[in-house]
Amino acid sequence: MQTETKSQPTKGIRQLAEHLNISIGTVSRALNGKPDVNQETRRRVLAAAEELGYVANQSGRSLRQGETKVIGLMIESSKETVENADNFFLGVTSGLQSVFARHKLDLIMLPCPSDEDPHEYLKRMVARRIVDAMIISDTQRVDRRIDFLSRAKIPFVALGRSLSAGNFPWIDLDFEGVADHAVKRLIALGHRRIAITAPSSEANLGYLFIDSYRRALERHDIPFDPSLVIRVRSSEQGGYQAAHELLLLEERPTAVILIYELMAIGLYRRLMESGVMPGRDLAVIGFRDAPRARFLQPSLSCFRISLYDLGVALGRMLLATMPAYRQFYPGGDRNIIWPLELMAGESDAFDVGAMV
Amino acid sequence: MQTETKSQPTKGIRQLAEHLNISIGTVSRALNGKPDVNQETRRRVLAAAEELGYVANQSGRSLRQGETKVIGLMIESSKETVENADNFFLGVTSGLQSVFARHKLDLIMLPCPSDEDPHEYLKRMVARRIVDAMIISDTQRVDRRIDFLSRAKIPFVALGRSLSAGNFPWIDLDFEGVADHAVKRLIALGHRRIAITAPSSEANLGYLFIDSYRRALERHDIPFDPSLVIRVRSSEQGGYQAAHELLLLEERPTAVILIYELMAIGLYRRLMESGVMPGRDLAVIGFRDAPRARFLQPSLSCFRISLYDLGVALGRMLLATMPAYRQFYPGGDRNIIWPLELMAGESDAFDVGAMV
DNA sequence: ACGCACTCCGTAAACGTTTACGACTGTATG
DNA sequence: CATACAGTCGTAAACGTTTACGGAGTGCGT
Repeated sequence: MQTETKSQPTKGIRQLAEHLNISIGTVSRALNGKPDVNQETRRRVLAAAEELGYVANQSGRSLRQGETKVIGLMIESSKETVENADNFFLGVTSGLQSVFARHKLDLIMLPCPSDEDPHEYLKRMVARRIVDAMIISDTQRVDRRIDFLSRAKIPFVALGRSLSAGNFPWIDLDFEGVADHAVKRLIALGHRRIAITAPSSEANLGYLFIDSYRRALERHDIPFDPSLVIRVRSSEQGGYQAAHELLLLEERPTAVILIYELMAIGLYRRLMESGVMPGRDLAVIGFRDAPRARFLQPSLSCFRISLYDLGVALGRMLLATMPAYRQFYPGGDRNIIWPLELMAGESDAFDVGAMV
Repeated sequence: MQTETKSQPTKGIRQLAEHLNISIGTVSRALNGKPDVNQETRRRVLAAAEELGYVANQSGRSLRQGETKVIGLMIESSKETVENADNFFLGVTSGLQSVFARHKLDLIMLPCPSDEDPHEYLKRMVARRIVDAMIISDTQRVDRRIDFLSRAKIPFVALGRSLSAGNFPWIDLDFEGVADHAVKRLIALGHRRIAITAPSSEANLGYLFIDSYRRALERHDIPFDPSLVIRVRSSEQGGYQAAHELLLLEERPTAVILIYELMAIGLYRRLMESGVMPGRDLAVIGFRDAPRARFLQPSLSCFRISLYDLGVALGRMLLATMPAYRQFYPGGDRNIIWPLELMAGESDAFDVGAMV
């Protein structure tokens, strides 16, 4: 005849009902805020649930309702992503969660193993019904995940454009604006030969970035020179290599635009090894800043982005596509070009006209 | 009279059974590799499942079996973590997944919102039965999560020691070894005043690091000077500030040990602003390297760690605590002190004895 | 002809929820 | 007094699996 132990979580709603001498139906209704339950009863149920530490089993609930109240953020743990090392996703995550929390939705991150096809991984995850909706990133030029999600009618939003599947919701960075701003700025400082780095992967981002760069140049009557597009990994190592290749060019450019700001570390290193001083002999502008850009020597001029705000926008756009939540987010755009703001530093703060 | 559309995923095992004209029990057994099913039948089932794109609904399965086949990796998306920006977790993730994949376990990352109590968050997640087991990190000095998981008998492993709950499985970095190695090395180069940076949070890591440092000093008959412990954030900004404080000390140290290698960026910057050259006027040794340390100027001497291997060890240790998988990982340690290897760079490559 | 072992498969219960439906009060309305 | 209605609550079905159990068929030895 031992007294009840309240240390472990309850066995389920049944036990809770039994403890209260009412039916499980009423308990469920009380917990879920359904209307037809007496105020006093509801109070008792909530109190007992709190006391016994009852939390609804998600499997049972999901099975019954056909939804999991979980949103998945798919990220690729590729070597490239790990090397970028800017905690990009963690930053976005906070913004996402601030939106989801209002609707009692949980966010989980789904890291696709590097040896698994992202498309297969995604299919597996949604088929298992672990999540109700998806946020995907690192969109490829043609991305089968987008076709799949569209056809399967899984709510989703992409961080990044793609050529796939007509009209899907996405947010992407304003490469056009960035390239235009950077080029215009450099030209005003007297530069004519402006190099750019781009990733060698199939990510759409690289294509868009280069296209924008090319158009920005042409708008200013500067011919596009393919040899000024340096294809390297987006890491410190890549930056080092990019500088190496820049130094080998017959007619050396006077400026370079980096697609990831961290590359500047390696780039600076290699330049200095050859006695070329960034911010004096070569202008450098970075992209997708993390605050660290301020602390490089010389400090990096760099396009900054608020990851939190980006996350909020992504979250809202996603919920707007889900019937159950659409009402809360009316009239938002289905596609957003996300603007970036230039934080001026010392790395391009000189007039090349004075040189030569 | 339209032909069947195979575009969307199947409605369930029932539909699949019906399509094959056999019972759902047999289908389930065939799919799960149970013994008592005819070879030919199994083949047909698997083929049909493939063709119709059937994947078992996880909710139904979890409900029946009481397990989810999902392991959770809890991470804190605190400002501090985002600032560290070393993609530490993504690195560990690959190692974990390589272990879990063998057992068809999936790994999800659970980012605890910064405005939610980690303990509450964890409770919510395991109560909802979203995961079978947990990997937690950023262990605090006293960490209620550990007591909770132990009492609730949820399999888990911690990345980081803690004073909480007697004997739980963990892996932690070899602070003792690192401090000893660094101090010994610096002393051999003639240093006597060696500073160190530590986080200001309640994370156990900071305490352990400082303790090890203190003991290493005392072992070499150097008195511990509290003013040489610089408490700053573990970011570039923190590095900048640390350098600032170092420069203000009446008797300036000749060496400094950084708890995060990224801090070196800000540190270098601040030093150079005052004409102090790292690697010549001040020795710098970093901790917990990312490869980027090699590309700083001067390159950072730094303790390196293989995140992948660490992930593998964590995964194995976790499975060893789970009854269903224990057999595959016999005789492993329940606690591991993870060694780090010093990658010598230029940042401490000078003999301070020659100075003064 | 019978029993037995073995292989294969169908039946149905169970997992923990939510929810449509109906039953039971008490009270207001005609 | 009959009826309607609102407020509560209990009952039972349903969600998609897995699995214990038993039955049907076959082959084989006696």
